[in-house]
Amino acid sequence: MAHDSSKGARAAIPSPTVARLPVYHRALLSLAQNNADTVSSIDLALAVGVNAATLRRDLSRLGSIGTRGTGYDVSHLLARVESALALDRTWMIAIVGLGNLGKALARSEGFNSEDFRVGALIDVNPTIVGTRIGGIVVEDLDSLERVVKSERVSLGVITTTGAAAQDVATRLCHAGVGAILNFAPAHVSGPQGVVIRHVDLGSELKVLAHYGARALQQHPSSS
Amino acid sequence: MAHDSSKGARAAIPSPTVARLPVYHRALLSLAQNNADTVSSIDLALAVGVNAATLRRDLSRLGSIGTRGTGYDVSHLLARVESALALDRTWMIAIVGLGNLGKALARSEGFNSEDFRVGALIDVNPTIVGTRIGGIVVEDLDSLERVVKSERVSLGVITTTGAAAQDVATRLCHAGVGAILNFAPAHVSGPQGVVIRHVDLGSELKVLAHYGARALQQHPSSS
DNA sequence: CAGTGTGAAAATTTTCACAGCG
DNA sequence: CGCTGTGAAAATTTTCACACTG
Repeated sequence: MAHDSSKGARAAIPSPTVARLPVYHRALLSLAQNNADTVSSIDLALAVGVNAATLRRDLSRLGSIGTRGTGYDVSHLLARVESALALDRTWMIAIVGLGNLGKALARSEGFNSEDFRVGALIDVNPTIVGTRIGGIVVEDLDSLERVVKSERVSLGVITTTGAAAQDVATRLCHAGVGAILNFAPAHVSGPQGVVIRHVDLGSELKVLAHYGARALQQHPSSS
Repeated sequence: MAHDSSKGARAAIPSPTVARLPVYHRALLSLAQNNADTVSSIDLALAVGVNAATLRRDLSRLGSIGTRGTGYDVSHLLARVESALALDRTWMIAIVGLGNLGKALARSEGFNSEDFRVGALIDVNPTIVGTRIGGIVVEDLDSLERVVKSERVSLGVITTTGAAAQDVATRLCHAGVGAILNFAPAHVSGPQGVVIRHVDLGSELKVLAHYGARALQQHPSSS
């Protein structure tokens, strides 16, 4: 993980903290819906499966404002977390590669919410280009830059094969996206400045196998 | 992350290392296909985007056997990595929740390979129960334990709503799975011994927004 | 007095740098 | 000589524990 420039900006938030913020966000939304006014670090930590001290340290990075003796004001904290996650705008997303996963994401709630919206779908397969998925027309690869610009896309999602991934990433960066989520089974890199995150479901399964083997070694299934 | 029992077993592999093993695995497969006999830590590290010292340290945990002056024997190393990931058997998977994502995973290559195979599909929706996805009949929730046992499933994948996730996790653990991959937007826990990993695509998007905002702040898109 | 914010300690992970082997 | 394996240092992250505040 080498993306903490910490050059001009004010103190970057450590990446483990950034990774936990969405989890806090979710829990806070749920609390807000239950009309909770305040939460203590202990209760919130318990709900999300994190140590309370870690939670407090994380929140203090947001210039947090809890109340000693009481806890955190739910709606105030929610606002702070949303601000840290930059959820004060709607992010336009381009999905490149419309296989099983790409299609599923394009239709998913998370990608069609208040915070995120699919603005472009790209594929190389002529059979798919021109069709609509979730109301958006699939464009071909050469239209990538044009569509990214016209739809003001700033986040790219790669769900292509591993072989195509680097080329797509390069095009997305060139077109001006600010960050990329890569689901393709390949390491891709981009110019310094664009953050690229990797989520490889195949790898996740293999990690699971490693731990599963250890677990089953101790509790051999009763069959 | 609190799952390093390190009680009876021989030295557990640190979780950051476990998370990188699948990435090395992928790169090694590709090298093997290109008929490469050996790789140096530097070349392999470059290919996967990791520091060479980190890579060497990771491999040394596998009781690694590189050759000084030459590098690592590709096929030997591949075998070691596969052994550490427990890929010497076919893992049966149960997918619970067949919405967009669940269906996509059920049909994906990664879940229908030599290492992993879908053995059970479960959903609560009566419209879906009884249909086939990728040749497997979808069963209802009450059949979970029975099917997990009869199909010798040892890994569970949760792709339900957040609200249903904990109940499903509990049932999976009770049925005897060794590890769970949770895609539902909720924190779930299980008995000590079962490793539960969380992959939340919604959270990933929010993390991306955070970094995207920082990137765009410095390179405001030219439109 | 309940509960935050944070020094300081502990634990973990990464990285350097080099001895030593093939 | 080139490259691994690893002591030791550095960097990062987590956790404890408590002073302090509303």
